[in-house]
This record gives sequence, structure tokens and C-alpha cells, in this order.
Amino acid sequence: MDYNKLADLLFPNIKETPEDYEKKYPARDLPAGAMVTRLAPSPTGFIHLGNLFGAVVDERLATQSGGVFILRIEDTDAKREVEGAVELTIDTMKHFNIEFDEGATADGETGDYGPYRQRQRKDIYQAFAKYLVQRGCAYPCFCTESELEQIREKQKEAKLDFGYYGQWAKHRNASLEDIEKELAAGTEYVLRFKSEGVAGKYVKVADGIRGEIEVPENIQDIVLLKSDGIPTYHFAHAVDDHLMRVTHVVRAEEWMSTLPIHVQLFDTLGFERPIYCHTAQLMKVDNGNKRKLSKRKDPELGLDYYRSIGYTVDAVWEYLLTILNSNYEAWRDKNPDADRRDFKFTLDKMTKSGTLFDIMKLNNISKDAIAKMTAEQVYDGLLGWAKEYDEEFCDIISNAQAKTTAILNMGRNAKKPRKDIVTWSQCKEFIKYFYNEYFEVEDEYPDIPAENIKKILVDYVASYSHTDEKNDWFEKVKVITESLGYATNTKEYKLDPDKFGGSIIEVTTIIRIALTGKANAPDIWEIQQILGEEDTIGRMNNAIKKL
RNA sequence: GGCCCUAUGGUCAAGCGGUCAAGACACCGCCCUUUCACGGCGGUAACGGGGGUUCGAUUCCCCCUAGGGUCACCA
Repeated sequence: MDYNKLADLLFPNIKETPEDYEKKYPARDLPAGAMVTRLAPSPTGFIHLGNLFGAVVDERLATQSGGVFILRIEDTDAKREVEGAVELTIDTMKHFNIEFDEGATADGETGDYGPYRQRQRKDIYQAFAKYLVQRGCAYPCFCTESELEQIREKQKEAKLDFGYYGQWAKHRNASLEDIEKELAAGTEYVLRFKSEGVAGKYVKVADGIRGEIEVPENIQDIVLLKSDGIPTYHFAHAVDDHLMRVTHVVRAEEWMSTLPIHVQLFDTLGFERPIYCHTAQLMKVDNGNKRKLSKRKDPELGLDYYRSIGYTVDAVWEYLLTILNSNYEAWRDKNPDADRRDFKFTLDKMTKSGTLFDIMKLNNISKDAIAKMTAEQVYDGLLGWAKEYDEEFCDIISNAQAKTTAILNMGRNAKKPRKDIVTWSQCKEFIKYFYNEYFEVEDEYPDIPAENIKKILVDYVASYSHTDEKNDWFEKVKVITESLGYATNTKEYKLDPDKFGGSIIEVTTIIRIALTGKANAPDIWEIQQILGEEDTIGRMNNAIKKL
């Protein structure tokens, strides 16, 4: 077989050779130990937690080592591509504080190793494909989908491994004449790799996270170029990561099964293999079983979920870092105020087993992160979220900046600040009773006689003086409590509840509900100071009217 | 089903031949408290099973089991 002739037949217009591209994309001039990583999403319009998970690893590795972090768009599957997905990816990553040194940008790209969108690299792939054909390592396959389906059926019946390999590889040894005939007839074809892999033989691969792993050699004649001339992931991965001089390929565990294909491709193309880092899957419990987080079933997989609910970027990072590097939490404990970038991220501290996504832990971390912020920072965060997701609330808090900041400042300056805000959307629920636009009575009064409830509220309004200091205010509450024969001392009350019929707890709870609509809210006196005299009295009078 | 990966409390996990087997989240109890929350103190709870190697295995090896992943002209 004249492979050169076949190559020219298949790729008549490809003049460039692999050497040309080697020259065009020379080895990078970087300090020793610098890592080149890349995030390589496909533009399907869905950016998930797994993308961020990997991106955090890529970003840390690259920037920590003085390397390069690339964004490459894997758009080889036109069918799945969604309009605007690249912009969305970049925007979402930016929101989560992931910035790229090189690669695709919203309006183009930056860097000397492009193009960074795979469809624009068609000629490059074809040059390498042509080279493989010339060396007898690749051949055209004219099988139709239904033929392939038939093969699969037969293999299923015979209980053999599926796929296009060995004796099943119908076109593997076709003659040049046969190929020419098909080509002349215009039959569609794919370019397949002619695998020299041997069943039963193994390859050792050093994984950056898992150490040495052993995988069987690939025996499949996998597709290199689809019928439209666009490469499959496997081929594009080999060519791109080599030409972009990527040193570390960070990807999810699910890729491990195709690792044999990738090492084989790198080896026969004469490329130095990158260090593969296969990260554990993010899992969740479903019906008592662990499973991979799924796009369709789990909203918490999508990154826009965190954004729209209003988790802070810091909290998401902190959480990711704690599950990514097992020593992060301890480090954070010792360095509560340090920049997370000061933490030395390492591959060997990465977990190998599937991690259950724990929203409770995220929530706890989030509470911590927000508790550390100043009221002004909390305000800014809340406003930023509202601007995007809650216009009405945004208007309200923008028009009441001082008041809102004062609200958010409650309990914040104690030695141990309150840890009760998890997300911005929940923060709104916490504080919205302060604004008359949202105020409503949600909770029920304690179970005491109705005339007592009325007396409490009426007396309260009658004795209320907005300028009272907290102690004076509380003394007045005590007077009302005593007038009902209720206990002002809760300890005494607990010792003998029947003796009193009620305690100051009932009294304050009723005032609190009239004032805020809720049985649980911060300190009443402080709330009144923020609310102002008019609203305080107004809400009390309204409550009395409704009795 | 084949192949690969993984295996310490409910969850995340320290451990890398000798430990009373850390810590965090969650949970429970008590305390504090004018509510709730916060906070403080304390508690329940783990090395999947069987063989080896070794004076000694959670730790090293093998088998089993379990869980997960993957078997496309998708990435």
C-alpha cells in the first residue's frame, strides 16, 4: 500500500507538516516547574460545578507555579453548541474569580498558541491526520451507522467486547483501489486510527493525583476525524495539548477509561505525554445511593444556581478548596484572615474517592465568610446580588442605604459576630420585615388570653418613648409584665409556671411579632431604633386594630 | 457484562507499621439568653469481609464484597 498516495488522496489541500506546527508553536519559555494547564469546556451553555472544580485546580496550579492557564473551547460537536455559550462561560468564570492568561475571550482570543477554538484548528488536525496516514497509522472507514450497529449487535450476541477492532475493523486493511472507488463514489467516511494495541497488554501511566495506574492497551480503531473532517475529542486533545505545550491535564475521573486511547495517540504521534490528573467525581446521594451529579436532575450542579441564590464567590471557593485539598481546612483554621492564594495547593493532597457534595458544609462555610464581612461589605454583596436577581428589592435597599447598613450591622460588632446569613436571597428573607413594602405578620401570638394580648400592646404603645435608652425601655416592658401578674424573671417562671400564668417571654414575643411579624428576630430595642418612631408606633397600632 | 478507579463515623476527611484512631460539618444534650440565632461546654458515632507479610496491621500484598465511572462520527 502506498500510504503517501492515500494521504494525498485524502488530504489534497494540506501542505503543512507536523514540523511546521512544531516550529510555529515552540516550547514555552517558562521557569522550571511552571505548569501549563487548561480549562477546555464545550460550549453547551451549561457551566457546572465540575467545571469550576477543575478550573480551581488548573488556576491554582498554573498561577502558583508561574505557568500559564489557558481557556480552550472544545466546539467540535456543532450539534450541541449553544449560541452565546462561550461568553457565558467566560462571564461565569469571571464571576467566580477565574481569569485566564491565554485563550478564548469574549470577542476573540489572546496568546501565541491559538486558535483556541477547535473548529478553527481544522487544518492543524488534518495535517497531523495526514501524517498518520502517511505512516500507515490511520485509514478511512466507510461504514455507515447501521453497519456499525449491526457489528455491535453481533458482538452483543457473542458476548464480545463492543467496538471497531481486530476482525471487526472492516476497512482496516482495504486496498488502495477499494478506497479510491469509495472516494470516487463520494461515500462518506471517517478517519480511523490503526491501533497497534494488544489485548491483554498493559500500559503504566503516572497520574498526578492517583500515582501510578495501569490500564489495558487500547485496541480500538477509534475515530480520529469525523465525516465532516472535524476531530473527535481524543485526537483534538492530543494535538492541542501538545501544541499548546500543556504540562498538566486536569480532568474528571470519567476520562480515565479513555486514557489508553490518549497515551497511545501521544506515543504514536511522538508527543511527550502530559501529566494526567484525574480528579474525583462530585457525587450526591439519591435514593440511598451515591451517584454522579447530573445536569438534568440536580440544580445544584449548575453554577448559575449558586449565583442566583446568592452564595458568595468566597464561600464557593472556600468550600471547593476544602474538598479539593484535605489540609486546606486546617490551614484556614490557623490563618483565618489570610488570602486563600497564600495557601500552597498541592496535587498529592487531593482526594481520590468520589466526594459527596455537602450543601450543609457549604452553608456553614458561607455563614463564616459573611460573618467576617463588615456591614458595608455585606450591603455591597446584597446589592450586587439584588441588582441582578431582584430589581424591586434592589430599588428598596438602594434608596435606604444607611438604614440597610444599620440593619446588617446588628450583632456584627460583637466579639463573635452572628453567623446567620448563608446567602443573599436568604439575607433578604431575614431583613425584609424592616421595609414596609414587605412587612407582614407571619407568626402567631403565643397562646395567652386575647385580652392580655391587647393589654400588652395597648400599654406598650401608651408607655412607649422612642428616646428611651435600652434599660429604660426594658423596665417599661417589665412593668407591663408585672401588671398582668406574669413573671419578669424567667428562671422563677420555669420553676413554677402555674404560679404566674405567663412570663416576660410571652410579652416580648407579642411585641416582637407585632413589630416584625416574626417570633424570631434580633433585639427589639435595636430594631425599633432602626425602624424609627413612626413605623414602630404604626405597626403596634395596626396590630391592635387587627385584634 | 468487560475494563478502570475507589473503600476510616451520617458527610468531608487526618493517618502513610506501634495512636486511648485527629479535626470540621451534621446530629443529640446541657448552659447562656426577653424570642430566634449566635456563643460556650459536653456527647453519640468509623478502620467492609477473608487470607497473607510482620514481633505488630487502619496503614503493605492478594482475593472477595460494595460503591462509582466508562464502554459514540459527545465531550
